[in-house]
Amino acid sequence: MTRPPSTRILLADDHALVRRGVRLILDSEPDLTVVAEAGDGAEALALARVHAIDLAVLDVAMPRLTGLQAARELSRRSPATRILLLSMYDNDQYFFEALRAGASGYVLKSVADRDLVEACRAVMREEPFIYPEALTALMREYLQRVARGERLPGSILSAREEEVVKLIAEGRSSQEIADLLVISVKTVERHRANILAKLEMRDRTQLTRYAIRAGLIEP
Amino acid sequence: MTRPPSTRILLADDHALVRRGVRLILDSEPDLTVVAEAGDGAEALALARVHAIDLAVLDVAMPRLTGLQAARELSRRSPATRILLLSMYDNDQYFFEALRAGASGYVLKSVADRDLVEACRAVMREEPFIYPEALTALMREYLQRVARGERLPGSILSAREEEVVKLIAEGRSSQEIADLLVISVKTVERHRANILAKLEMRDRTQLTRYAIRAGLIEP
DNA sequence: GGCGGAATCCGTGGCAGCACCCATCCCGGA
DNA sequence: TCCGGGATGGGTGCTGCCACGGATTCCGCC
Repeated sequence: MTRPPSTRILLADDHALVRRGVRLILDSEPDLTVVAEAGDGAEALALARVHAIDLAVLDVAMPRLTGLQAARELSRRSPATRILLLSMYDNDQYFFEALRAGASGYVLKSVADRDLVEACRAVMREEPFIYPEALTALMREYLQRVARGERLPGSILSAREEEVVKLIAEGRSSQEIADLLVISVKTVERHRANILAKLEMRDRTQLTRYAIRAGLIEP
Repeated sequence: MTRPPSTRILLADDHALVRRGVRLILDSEPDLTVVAEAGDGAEALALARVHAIDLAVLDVAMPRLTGLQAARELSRRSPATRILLLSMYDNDQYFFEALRAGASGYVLKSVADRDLVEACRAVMREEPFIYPEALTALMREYLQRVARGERLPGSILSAREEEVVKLIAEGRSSQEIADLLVISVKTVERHRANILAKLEMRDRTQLTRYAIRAGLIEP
């Protein structure tokens, strides 16, 4: 009998060493084949244009275009392509954002290699994959929020707010940001206040860590 | 003729997926064998105690004990063991700190898999390994500093200062830090000022990014 | 056509971050 | 022995962060 064709995978991560390792893991499975590698989100989109891709495995934090941004664009341009996001961080905020960005799965880099392979297969079977660690963490978080009567998924930042977060996390002052964006200092402060409220944070250091987790800037 | 025995490697990285990939890369070389894996610096030290290790490949940023801290301890306890530090970041500051911590090599995760293998071999031959990207960057930096008549290697933080950096980067206020360390707020501010001067930085957001790069905290 | 949300701007005010000056104590190395 | 550096504490003052109130415009959606 004929076996089903191997899943054609696009792999994107900004670290060549990690890319190579993950590729070895995936290629050792007969039903998974990495057909293209990208070092950032923009390159991933370009490669997705010229290659026939079944599945894109994208690191969340990449220069130029983050994995989340690339996922949004990719799912818009070719909805048939499945997307799996790789993340360093176990954070429900990003998990929900990943789903919103069109990803079918979200896998932590801290998990074992078997889980990644299983996630690829689950996503190709059109089953959403949730890694077990996230499942418990998400359920705990969900139950806590429901118990406190909060609306659950939490807030996402607008494009403008994301822009401001990026600049704040780069260490720019409000005045500098105002000059760069050609808006008033007060508006920058208003944005910052809204962002801090949305993310339930207190100051710029926490925003900096958020921006790094989200892949908006590099440490 | 008998071939030389394979190098016994301890591999430490907090991401199981990365660990697995790097292990595949190393194990595919006949002269390199990963005999133990650790998920953080403390576990790495414990494993180095019970295994016969020729070479430790340590990620710089790990929870509990960072790769730099583990390297310091490991080179003190068993100077014969070679140490190779893996880093996400191309930063001369960390490069020098790595050497000071007793490492024989410093490899970026952005480099190709061949370079890691070559670095392992070079280190085992007692040749210090410097990846080409760093070489040019370090030389450029070096020449700039010499041209400006500065003392070159730059400053390293004291243990106390490192402690303060960690708390600042976690988003604590000066008052909170003072309470935690049972010192005056003024002393915290004095430490912060010294740290900012040493690292040639401006504010807490940059310190936050520094702490993440150094593996003192997780994003 | 109203309604909500995003983006823009303004004022007031407190407190913290940060700069620059100062001092003391202790310890280890020249 | 003295010197230097680290850790500690203090004073003064400016600037910027951040909270709190308000406002307008525009746009898309029901």
